[in-house]
Amino acid sequence: MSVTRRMGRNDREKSADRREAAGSTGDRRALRTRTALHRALIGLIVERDYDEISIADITEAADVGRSTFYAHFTDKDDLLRRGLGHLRGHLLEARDSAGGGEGAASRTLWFSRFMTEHLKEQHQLYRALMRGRAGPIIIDKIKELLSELVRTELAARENGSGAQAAPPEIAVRFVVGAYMSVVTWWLDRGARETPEEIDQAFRELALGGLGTLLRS
Amino acid sequence: MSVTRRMGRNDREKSADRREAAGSTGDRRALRTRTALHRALIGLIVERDYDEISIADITEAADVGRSTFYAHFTDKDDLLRRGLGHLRGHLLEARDSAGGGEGAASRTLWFSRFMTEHLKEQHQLYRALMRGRAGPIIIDKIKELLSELVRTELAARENGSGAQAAPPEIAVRFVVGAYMSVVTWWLDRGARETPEEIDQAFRELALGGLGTLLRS
Amino acid sequence: MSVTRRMGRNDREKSADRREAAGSTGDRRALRTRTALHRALIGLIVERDYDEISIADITEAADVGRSTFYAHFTDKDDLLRRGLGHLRGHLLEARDSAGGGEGAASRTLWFSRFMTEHLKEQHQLYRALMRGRAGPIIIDKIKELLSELVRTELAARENGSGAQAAPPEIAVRFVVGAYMSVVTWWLDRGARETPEEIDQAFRELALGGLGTLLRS
Amino acid sequence: MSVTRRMGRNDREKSADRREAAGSTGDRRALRTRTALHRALIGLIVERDYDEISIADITEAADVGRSTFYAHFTDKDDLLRRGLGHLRGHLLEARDSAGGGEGAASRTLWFSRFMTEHLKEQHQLYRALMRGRAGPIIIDKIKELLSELVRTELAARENGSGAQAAPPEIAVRFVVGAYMSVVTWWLDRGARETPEEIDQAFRELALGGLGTLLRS
DNA sequence: TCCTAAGCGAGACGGTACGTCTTGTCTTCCA
DNA sequence: TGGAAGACAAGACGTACCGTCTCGCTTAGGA
Repeated sequence: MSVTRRMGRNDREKSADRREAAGSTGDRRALRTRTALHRALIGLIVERDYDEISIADITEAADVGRSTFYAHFTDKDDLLRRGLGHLRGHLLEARDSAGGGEGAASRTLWFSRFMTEHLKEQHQLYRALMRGRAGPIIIDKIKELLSELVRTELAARENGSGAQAAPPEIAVRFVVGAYMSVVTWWLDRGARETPEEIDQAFRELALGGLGTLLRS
Repeated sequence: MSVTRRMGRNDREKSADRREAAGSTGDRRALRTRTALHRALIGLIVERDYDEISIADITEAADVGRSTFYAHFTDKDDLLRRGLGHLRGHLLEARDSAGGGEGAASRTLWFSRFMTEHLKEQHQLYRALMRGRAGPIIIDKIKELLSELVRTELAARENGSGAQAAPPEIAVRFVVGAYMSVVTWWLDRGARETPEEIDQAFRELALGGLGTLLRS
Repeated sequence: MSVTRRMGRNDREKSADRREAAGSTGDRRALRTRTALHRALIGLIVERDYDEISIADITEAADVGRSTFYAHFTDKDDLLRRGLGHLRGHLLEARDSAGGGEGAASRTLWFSRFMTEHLKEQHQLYRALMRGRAGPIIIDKIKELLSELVRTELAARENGSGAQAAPPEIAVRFVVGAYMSVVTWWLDRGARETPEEIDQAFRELALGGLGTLLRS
Repeated sequence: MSVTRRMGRNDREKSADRREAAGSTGDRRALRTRTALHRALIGLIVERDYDEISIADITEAADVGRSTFYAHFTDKDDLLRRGLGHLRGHLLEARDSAGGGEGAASRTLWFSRFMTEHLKEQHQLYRALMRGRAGPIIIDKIKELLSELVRTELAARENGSGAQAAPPEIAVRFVVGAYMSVVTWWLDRGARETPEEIDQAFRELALGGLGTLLRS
């Protein structure tokens, strides 16, 4: 339909390559520019909805020429997603700094504890990020990261008890989906409960199921 | 300079009213037009991504003037969401027609069974709908419908067994989030498993938790 | 509902400024674009009525994006009027190149001669320009230019002969209105008379009045 | 270009005929409707510019259905022009009621006197009418009416004095153009002078020419 | 030290979608 | 049967944004 929008697959690849190359060589200046753009974006997302933000808004906030934007990123989504690369670092850091007392990291579904606390600390930020059209992108990213943790954990803990009804990936999906559903609800309502309450409720349901809640 | 007069706040309100009124009164012609637009939209969503579809595309597919679109809907999202009103009907119908054998509807988390089967039957359609930017809107709608069912069921089955750790809404969020997470994964991969397998795995995890899967 | 944000009064001012500034600074490219648009417009006016010409028609003919149009002009009228800036140049040039023989420019109402000849030469063009809704705009512009000439001339020639019944501006208006009325009639009928005939008839009436034509 | 706008000549004729027929049969109701529309239009013209008035505005002001408009007139211009039919009546009436003292109607260019007075009386109305895009239409109509008077008068008064430089139509055009030019200027500035002053200045220039104003 | 290449700001431009407005037609329903 | 009501197709309008491009400026890093 749109001529502008729809580059052939190949053309897009090529320019992505160029951009990627620029990304890896990484002059000091280029790096500064990219960082400024990332910062500008999250700054703006906090105060208004993701898709009410134009690229011009971002470049203006970053004090950068609009054409410069296109020298580094293909897209607003591209900018967002690449900025999310740091997320993994933040999360692992949160995990490590959250020195759990007794047994800590050995607890099942350990991620729930430090993640919930992390979300609480930054809840203004995360609430903004998850609002609007940016939400799905960010939630997907977080899901991806958590899935990795859960997958590893489940693989490690798997008991050899024989007949395993479901493929493990279902359990991973189940757990992560349930967790995100609970915490987005929690954040949306203003994070009224403490992280501990959320963590505990989640873990109870995840480990013990609904069974105990129900009659007969 | 410009002859065009922008509408004041009040005028704008009024025409929104008219739109709404038109929506409810529903002349024969108007209804036909709206239906054509809904159909056109889902037709297009199947074949290409939601936000690569312009309003002109929709009206052209529906064989309707572009301005007519704006006489009925404010937005592409509006069109989508209002079209989703029918969803509830479809789902309830699916529930009722899925006459379960023994005890059927009395089974816990009964929704999982007929919903999964319904998704399987229409999986081409649902996969398309959940892809792209339309996904969140549709998933939210489905979550909303399922939450209603689950909330009712949990309220009915709640055992009086005393200390209830979490507010019931958490359990609702948990279950529905877990379910949608599992089935979107399933559909995305092409719905390789049978609905029964998915249903069983989900119900097992939901009712019994991960506990049994794990060592110690 | 609508994401689009209408500009406030101030922003609007600013972009008008930018337009104006662009108009005066005149990059090479911008100038080329503007010229192309002017040319396209008069090209189209010749072949069809002014207000059956859409802006899209103009930009297409000028091989220019429609939005580019709005970067330079606010309006179709704006384009036309600003294009008419050149008119003054053309007219003065016509005046100078029309080297009148004896005494030439010292003749009273000298403008009538070279103007009429100029109209005759370009009569196809002027006839088209004066037709339809563009007419008044163009005629007003020409009147303005001629008024200037006449005003100067009358001021210079004014005899001090005492009691002057009418403000001189009435005389200016009278002369210019009469002239334009005569020549538009002449052009509309296909410019059948020679410019000399028209010039002479006009000058006779203007200088001597109807008196001599009439009985008693 | 536009399919809607550009009916073939024949189609337009046909529907004009139908409309015309309706016009001549002239039911009582139909006549009332037409009158209401005329009134509504001039009412609106007084308060805002002709082409900022939409047909919907007119029909609303006339308390008439929009489709009814098209049953009587093809166009906004059509409505205006046909409403101007009354103008002739008004003018002749103004002429007759202006019983001039001595010699009255036998004075040369008699129209100037009563017309100028008439304009003065209704100058708010005429100023509004002549503003904007409606101006040319109305001015043309008035010119047409005045031309008729002048043409008759000149034919009657023509002295047989032989060599007549210009075709009489030029004189008609000259006089009427000059007159309208003077009075539009006068009205535009707020009709500051008395009608007598304007009349006298005009008649002096028209009958005696500029000659006497100028040196040598 | 120069100078040459890259990063960059500025902004013109083509393209396209948007949401609004108006026009003229047509159909239905009412008095 | 004439008119009111209003749905509709068509399409222009002015705005916003996008992605591309070209032009110079500046600012290193290498000759």
